[in-house]
Order: sequence, then C-alpha cells, then structure tokens
Amino acid sequence: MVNTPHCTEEKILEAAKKIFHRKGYDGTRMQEIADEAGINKALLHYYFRTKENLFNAVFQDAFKDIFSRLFLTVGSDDPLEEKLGKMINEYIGFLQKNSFIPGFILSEINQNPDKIIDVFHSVPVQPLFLYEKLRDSMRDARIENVDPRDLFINVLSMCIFPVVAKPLLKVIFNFSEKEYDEFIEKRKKELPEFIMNAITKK
Amino acid sequence: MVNTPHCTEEKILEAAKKIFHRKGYDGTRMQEIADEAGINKALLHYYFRTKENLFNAVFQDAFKDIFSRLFLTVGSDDPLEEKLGKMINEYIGFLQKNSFIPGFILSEINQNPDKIIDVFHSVPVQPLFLYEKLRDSMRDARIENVDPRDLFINVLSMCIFPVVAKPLLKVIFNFSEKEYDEFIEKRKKELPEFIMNAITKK
DNA sequence: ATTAGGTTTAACCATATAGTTTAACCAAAC
DNA sequence: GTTTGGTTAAACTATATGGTTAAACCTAAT
Repeated sequence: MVNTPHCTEEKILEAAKKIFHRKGYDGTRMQEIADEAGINKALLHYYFRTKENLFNAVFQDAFKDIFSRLFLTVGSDDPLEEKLGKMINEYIGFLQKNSFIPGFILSEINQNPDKIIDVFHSVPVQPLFLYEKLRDSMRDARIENVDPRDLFINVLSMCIFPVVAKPLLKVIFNFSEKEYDEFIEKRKKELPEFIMNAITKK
Repeated sequence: MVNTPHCTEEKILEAAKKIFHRKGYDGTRMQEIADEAGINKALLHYYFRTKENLFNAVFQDAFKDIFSRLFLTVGSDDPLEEKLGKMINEYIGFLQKNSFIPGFILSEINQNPDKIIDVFHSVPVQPLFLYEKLRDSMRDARIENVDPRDLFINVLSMCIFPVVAKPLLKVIFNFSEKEYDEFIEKRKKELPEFIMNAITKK
C-alpha cells in the first residue's frame, strides 16, 4: 500500500506512451505494454480496466503536451519577432525530443475525428486563445497583409512537418541521422528570418 | 475469362485503397475490403494472396501518386515564381481530392521506416531530381540566401500539413467543412506570394 | 456439349488478443 | 500475527481475424 501506489500507474503510463506513440491504437498489444512496464497483464487491467481507457489517458496527455508547450511560446507577451523566434526554437526542440507525438496525434485524429472534441475540453488552454495572442502581436507589429490564421498554420506546418516526415526526408536528401539533426538545427536559426521576411512589406 | 479479368483486380485495389488509406495496415480487415469491393474474402485471396501483398500494392500506388504529381509541378522548366504558383495550386488541389494519402504514407512510414527504400525504387522519378530542378530555377532567379532544401521542405510543409491536420485545424478555428475548404482556397492564392516574399531580398 | 476460369458459399483451421479469474505471494500497517 | 492491498503466475474464455479448402455455380470460349 505504501510501496508503489501511483508509481506503478506512472510506469504503466510511460510504457503505454512509448508503445502507443509508435504503433498507434490498432498496432499496440496490451502484452507489449505490460512487458515494457515490467509487469504482467493482470496488473495492467487492474489499473486501467480496458485498452481504451489506457489509450485515452495516453492520447489526452499527448494532446496536452503539444498544446501547453505551444502556449508557453505563442502565449507570451513578447513582440512578434521574438515570439516567433522563441516559438520556433523551443517548439521544434520539444518536437525533436518527442518526435512520435505529432504523428501519433495526427493519425489517430484522422482515424477518429469525433474524438477531438472530447479531448479538447481536457486541454487547459483554448487554442483559439493562441491565435488571438498571435493576432494581437501582429497588429502591434503593423503586419496587415497576412491573415493571422495563415501565419499560425504556416509556422506550425514548418515546425511540425519536418519532424513528422523525418524518415521520408532523410531518404529523399540522403541524410544520415546526424546530418538531418544538424539540418534541423540550422533551420531553427533560419526559419524566423524566413517568416519575418514573408510577412514584412518591402 | 472475358468477363472481368483485371476489372475485378481493379475493384479490389480501389476498395483496398479506400480502407487502408483511412485505417492503416493494422486497422484494416480483409473482410471489410471484400465487402467494400462487393466480393467475398476467398476471391480477395485468390487475387492478392496475402494482406501484405495487397497492402504493398496500395502503399506503392500512394507513393507513386504523391511523387509523380509533385514531379509534374516542380519538375517543369518554368521560372521560379510560376513554378511555385503551379505547384502550390495543383498540388494542394490534388491533396484535397486525396486527403487521406499523405497521412497514410507518413504514419505507415513512421511505423516501418525500413520499408521506404524498397518503395523508392518503384517510383519513376528520383525525388532528389526534384530538388535539383528547384535549385536550378532558384539560381536562375538569383535567390541565394535560402537553401533550396529548406525551400523545398517549407513549401511541402505548407501544402501537406493543412491537409493532414484538417480535422484538428477545423476544431481549433471553429471552421465548418465548407469554411475550411474556402480557407484553403484562399491559401492557394496567398501562399505563393508569402513564399516569394520570404525568399526575395528587400 | 465440354472445358476453363472467375466466382460464391460456407465451413474450417490456427493463431492472436482483450479481458477474466483464481490462488498464491509478499511487504507494510495495524 | 493478522489484515490489507499491490503483485504475480497461469490457466482460461470469448472473439476476431488471416488464410485455406472443397464443392458447386455460372458464363463465355472452344
């Protein structure tokens, strides 16, 4: 009772994340999660009654991770240029360390689009709020020729896609693992400039 | 023997695409494909011996579709600005009509990165060639401050991500299906300008 | 009319998998 | 030392699923 009450639950959750993130709901076996957590299947069902329960916990966490991290960078009160720089740097950094999460979320959402709405309520920050923060700092910076929603999506695209498509892009450009990481590192520096250029009038 | 020799095979392949694209390998049932094709399971295995065979055919086709379509637009000899305009317009249009393909490819590749190399040989055009064509037209347009690979990835990101993340972005911005499509339509016009701005020196 | 090949039906096999159950174990709390 | 609750082991259930098989059917070509 004192031993490992919520520690085991945590262990299970970590193991479940590792497997679910890589293999998705359908590709994941409860036995594999149990093995990864170093426990047996019975205990797995003792904590999370069903596969769906466990999956929902994992999915919700992933969703929260992605959005709360985005909030930290976009939600700040910095002026636009700094905000973009921070967002791109920190967010890409976060994505690199959690490279399976965006693909996991996107593919699960495509397979079950209705599920989003439920999960959205569990996220502490409303994404629309992020857009409003971005819109305000664009107004402050006198950027008027670009729809803030477009900018939001463009920045997100250029941060997330290279992570999601990494295995593909590596092959296309003949990058080794190390070369690709260096390439991304270079991007972190150049992307803010690319974007500021794009939205600033000549 | 005359009746429907390759017509049935085609029917199966179409049905398989429909299911595989939406549900991925693990989420797909052979029975469901048979139902979708209006035939029975026995005939399915008569044409494609195994699930893996059928999947490979579908995956290879998806891969070809994505890259040959990209080739049509990026591989042209138009000057940079026109090339970008065409690419963005036509490629996004293609993606809209085949909105499950990019997500399908990305998630399957993440789950089985080794498989890419095999599939790559089946693609009629080497993707590196696309990059070279882009690099050449950038040189012609005197764009020197941007790595062609970055531009390639940025354009691809901004074309593909909004399609892959559509269910998510719809919820974030409170878009109806129709509103989202109109939003994408607007993007088609504005994206080329956004990108030309980004890479042109002030 | 016979043949051949696509097609159906339906039963069948082997295996995998989510989830359950039961008995036993063990360590800490009482 | 007894109780309690987390934990294990192992067997088990029910079901789903990929794949096979065999017999019969139907239609067009011969």
